[in-house]
Amino acid sequence: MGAADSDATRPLRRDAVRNRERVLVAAGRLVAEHGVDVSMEQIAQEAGLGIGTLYRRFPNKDALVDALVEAFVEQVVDAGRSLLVRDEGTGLEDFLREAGRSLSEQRGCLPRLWHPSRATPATREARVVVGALLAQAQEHGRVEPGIAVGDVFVLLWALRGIIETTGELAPGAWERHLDLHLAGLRCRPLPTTRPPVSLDQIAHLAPPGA
Amino acid sequence: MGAADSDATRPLRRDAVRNRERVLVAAGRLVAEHGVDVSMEQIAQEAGLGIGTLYRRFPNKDALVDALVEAFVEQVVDAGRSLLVRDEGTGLEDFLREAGRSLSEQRGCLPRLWHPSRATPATREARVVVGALLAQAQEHGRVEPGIAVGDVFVLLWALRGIIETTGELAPGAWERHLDLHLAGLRCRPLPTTRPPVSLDQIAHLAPPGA
DNA sequence: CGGCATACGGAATCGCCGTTCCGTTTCGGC
DNA sequence: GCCGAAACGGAACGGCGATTCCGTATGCCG
Repeated sequence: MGAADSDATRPLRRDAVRNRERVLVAAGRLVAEHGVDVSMEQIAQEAGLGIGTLYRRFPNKDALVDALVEAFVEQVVDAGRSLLVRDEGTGLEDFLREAGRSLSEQRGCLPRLWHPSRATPATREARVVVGALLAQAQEHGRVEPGIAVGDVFVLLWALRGIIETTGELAPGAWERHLDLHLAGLRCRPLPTTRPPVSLDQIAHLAPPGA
Repeated sequence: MGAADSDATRPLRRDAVRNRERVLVAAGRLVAEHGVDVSMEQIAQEAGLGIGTLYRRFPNKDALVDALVEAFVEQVVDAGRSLLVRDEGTGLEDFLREAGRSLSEQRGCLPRLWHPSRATPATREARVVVGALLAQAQEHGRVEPGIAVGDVFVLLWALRGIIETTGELAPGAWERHLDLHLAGLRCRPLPTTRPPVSLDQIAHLAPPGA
């Protein structure tokens, strides 16, 4: 079968690698600032490239945005992982603050952030890291045992909603909400009887309007 | 000035009134289900009318969506007002649950909900009603005195974010978040030092990407 | 240096959607 | 029932943006 290696990923030419990077940087900047509705032409211009070049690296606009989102999630997850090694019990809170800050800077990505058509590697990894951070917080008595990983994800989605709404008009709003909510997570007994979102549910978030 | 009454709103013909209502109903249904990106043609079809008729009642699509959003906000505010008269202290919590339920049903409107180009009458009224509900809750000792109207709005935006993300996959997620958060609002001393969002900031929410 | 696969640019294509226009139909007062 | 104003339907227009295509330029290997 000589065709076996026809889809093997051949190394890109040096200029192609450089340009791919330029596209991602340009798209990242524009999307963060103006949202996902920036046109491919704007991105190409920002990158100093032709439109055709964008399409040589990414089959379509969706793929480009997906790449941006994936990179963003990876960055946040990495931040969380590095907080994990300290094992101080405050890792979860620090992570949430860090994530909030990142969300604020990537406002344009937000509508796409938790709407992947299916779970990506970074999303899966996020569940693991958050679970570990939560476990540490609970061991140190900073969070009630009844709190689940799903609750932390829901909190992230809440922060996203706040940041999306307040934009730069009230940049500190999300952090006050976080402070208040963290207090709720410490309450004993657990102030709710409703079950948390399950890991499975987290994994199956569907795109809107589908 | 014979032109003085040239812009007086003349009563609509009976069929025009009926059709205007049909448009709003159809648009409401489609937007709730599929989001604001439904085309005018789809709305016209759902309403059983021609496109031209839509444009006779609403100057453009934005105006139509604005009318939907305004109606939605009014409905929620009315619900809040009716909780106010009981003066039981639980009005605020009941209002938040009611609002969450309404948000869940109007998922498609959400991206536009708190992005009016400028404050509408309903939005202004919302501030008043929420303020009164909060005051009652505080008098009854169900919410700490340090909590402000802005905190309640931020909580609503948080719920919106959760509902937008979870959709019908985890319909109860927002309510658990609310339970946990309400516990935080009761904590003494106030678990944060950050200032709440001000009324003025609430009034000046700007459209995204502007 | 030569040859070619790979990459690039950007004009042209294509489809979609908001909006406009105008001939036809319907309402409502007389 | 008759008439003019108001309303209706839906084809046609215009713009925008994603995507494609192909002639040209460039890195890479021998």
